[in-house]
Amino acid sequence: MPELPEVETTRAGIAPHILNREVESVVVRQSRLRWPVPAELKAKLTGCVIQAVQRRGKYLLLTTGRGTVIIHLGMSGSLRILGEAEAPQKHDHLDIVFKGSSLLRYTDPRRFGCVLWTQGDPREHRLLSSLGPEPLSDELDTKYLFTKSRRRAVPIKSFVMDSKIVVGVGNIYANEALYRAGIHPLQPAGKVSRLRYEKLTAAIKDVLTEAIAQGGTTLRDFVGGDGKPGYFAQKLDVYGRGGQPCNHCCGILKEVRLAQRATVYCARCQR
DNA sequence: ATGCGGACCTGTTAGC
DNA sequence: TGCTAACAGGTCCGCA
Repeated sequence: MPELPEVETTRAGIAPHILNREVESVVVRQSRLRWPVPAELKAKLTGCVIQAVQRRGKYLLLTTGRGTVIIHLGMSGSLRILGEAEAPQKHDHLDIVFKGSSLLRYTDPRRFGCVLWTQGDPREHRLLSSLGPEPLSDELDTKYLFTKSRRRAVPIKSFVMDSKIVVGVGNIYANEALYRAGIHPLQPAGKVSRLRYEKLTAAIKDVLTEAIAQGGTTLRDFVGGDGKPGYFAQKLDVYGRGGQPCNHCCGILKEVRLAQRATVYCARCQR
């Protein structure tokens, strides 16, 4: 479910409620997520104060004086703040309960996400250590993408979705960014010109920035940390619009399957 | 090093 | 109306 804007929306939504709060207890109802919730999490985290709520790619990092909680929402995960414990539903796998009885609840029907604990620098954790730059940072620029793409035969859509190249560009925004940049998603990454990488770089930054401003893209029942849905879905040009007319040329948008992911584009506007 | 396909899960929707 | 199959926002891992 969540792409970077959703994760950022979640981060911003939960941060004010948990910053500088002390963990009173941790309740794990289902430890079998993508990776098991570590048995030591409860003992390590209890008594800690949340000192920072950060994001790296689509990973959320809750920093304490003793270590860091690493959370990924996978395809269907979400986090909510509750004022007090409510009866947990079927997929409410974990609660971090704070002094004063408010809590952070992790929900994830498909269990593709994870909740992990690491000591030391989380950036050196195996899941984070080889991630590419943040798309909204200056590290992601035309030169970087162009250089990295040389001699790469993979379709450019797969290339920009590769977290080793750049983090946070998931299926929805890859489709949207390529459309805005006028680049055909199946184009081999290494064959795309520098000028077109310039357009793509700008498109990635624009689409993500706009989506964050809108509170993410609501699909099905995603809600941010404050429980409010995002509104970006209405602004999508191609994702979920296969067979419908292109917003620029009115040609029919094509939909194909690339690496098992829905890929939508306009054959006239994207070359 | 690169690229590909499978794997992890459940819920919803499309199609017969 | 009911059953089944396909598909869904991610991404890691192992193999060629």
